[in-house]
Amino acid sequence: MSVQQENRFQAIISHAKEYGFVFPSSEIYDGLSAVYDYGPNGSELKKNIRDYWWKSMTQMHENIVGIDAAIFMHPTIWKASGHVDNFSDPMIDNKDSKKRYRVDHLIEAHAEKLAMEGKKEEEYALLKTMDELLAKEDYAGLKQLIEDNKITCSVSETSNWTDIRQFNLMFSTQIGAVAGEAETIYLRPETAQGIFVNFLNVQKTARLKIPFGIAQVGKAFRNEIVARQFIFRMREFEQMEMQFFIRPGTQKEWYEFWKEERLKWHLSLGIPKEKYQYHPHTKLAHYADAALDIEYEFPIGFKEVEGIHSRTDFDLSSHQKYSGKKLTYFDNEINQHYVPYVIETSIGLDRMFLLILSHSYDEEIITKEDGSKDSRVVMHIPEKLAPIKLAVLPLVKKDGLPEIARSIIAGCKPYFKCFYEEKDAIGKRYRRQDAIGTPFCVTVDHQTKEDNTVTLRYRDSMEQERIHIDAIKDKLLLRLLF
RNA sequence: GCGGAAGUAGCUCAUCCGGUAGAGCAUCAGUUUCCCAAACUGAAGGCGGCGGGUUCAAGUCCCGUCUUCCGCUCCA
Repeated sequence: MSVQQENRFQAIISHAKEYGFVFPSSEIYDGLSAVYDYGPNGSELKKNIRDYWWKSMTQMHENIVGIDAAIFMHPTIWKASGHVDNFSDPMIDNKDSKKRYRVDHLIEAHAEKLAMEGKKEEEYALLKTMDELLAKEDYAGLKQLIEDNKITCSVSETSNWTDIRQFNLMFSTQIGAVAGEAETIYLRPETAQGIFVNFLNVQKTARLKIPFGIAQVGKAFRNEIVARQFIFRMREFEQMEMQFFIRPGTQKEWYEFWKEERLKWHLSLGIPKEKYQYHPHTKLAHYADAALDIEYEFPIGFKEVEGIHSRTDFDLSSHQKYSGKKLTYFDNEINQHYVPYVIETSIGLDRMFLLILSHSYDEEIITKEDGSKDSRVVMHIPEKLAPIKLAVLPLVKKDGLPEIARSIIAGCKPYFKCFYEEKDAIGKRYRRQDAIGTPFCVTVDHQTKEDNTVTLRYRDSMEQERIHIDAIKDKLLLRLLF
């Protein structure tokens, strides 16, 4: 990351705090690592992003419906999804190189080396022992196995290892009021499973025919090893997911469809195409037969903001197996029962929020009428998403101008978020609205009293036009329309 | 978790060789002001991250601890 980019990222973080977008969690207690709170402007912006996504999914697609599943779910769900087995990895550190390894990766790498040397029996024996020890969660035994095989770190080439420690992706808690009788359950690490386990409930009650989608927005929790980079990687975060259920064999075309469709959604906000790129996965997760990330060029480089995954029938089949309940769909067109395939679109709401901040934040140098230079900090937030849509400002706080301004607010606030301010000079008030991304300001002056017209000032161009008071609401609504 | 850097007002930062903490911007109240951070008056805001040590005296030196940032390790 260049110094310039780093400074820009720092400036965005400071700005986010100063103007009530994002605060560090528990700040008066020194903060809580990788957890953040959204302030007044932040919660509005976040809600607007969420609404825009929700509408684009459930309102603009006739065959997509929404649900709101609980964060708590039956613990067996995480066995079926693979999270219990795949994401609770024992880790070990080399004391000399300070490198950290997943124990299974370390041993598997050694086994591969044995195979290359033609020692097939030793390879099998090693892997078999490892699997047994992993199943028993015998960490002392695993460490012994590493030492007995003289497995070394590829960097330091020593076998000076720490003890093995467990890394758990999922947060656990207890359900049930009586200690002892309580059962361990997990805070969901993804929202998708709430959709899968409700697949038949939703399909039947909403009378949906394949292909159809189920959308959901909600919190998820992951115990990341390294959680950092502001709100980009948090331990508690919000996902906007849509699982699209399709006939087996059609996954390739639907994967392509959603890949295009989702990028269009991003571009519909007016964010430049060249800031985006697709990043196909070469190493696929245990449930996918194709996957890619939609990456955005943040100030910290190109990073994933959204994932498109072809999840096959892995999840539904797995839940069918673990629950013993049939999760098939009868397809009238081909007269067949089958377990549907799934294409997932999954976007991080917090990452999208950071994307909007990164896209919007701008320190402009402007030339004033007298030729002198001036600067302004302006957030070019897409108009639809701005926390406040309209600021109404009496030019002076007397002569009845505030009263007119108040009446404009009264007429507009049922339709979009408005803000009234009479303090300070008009230029200062404009700049304050620029700093939080308010796209429109209306100023009431003495002429207003004569002909009921006001000045409408645009955030991005700083241009002004004179319009009639009665035209304000409709003019803005037209621009703010979905 | 390891290595490096840093924690002083809401933000950005000063405070020289240890001597009871300051600026700009922002905020609040008021005066003035007819369109782009105007001016003036006043106010509020700090246990110098926290704990300990050295010293007559610590924001400043030492130790610990917490937090943040950068790099590495992991990442569905």
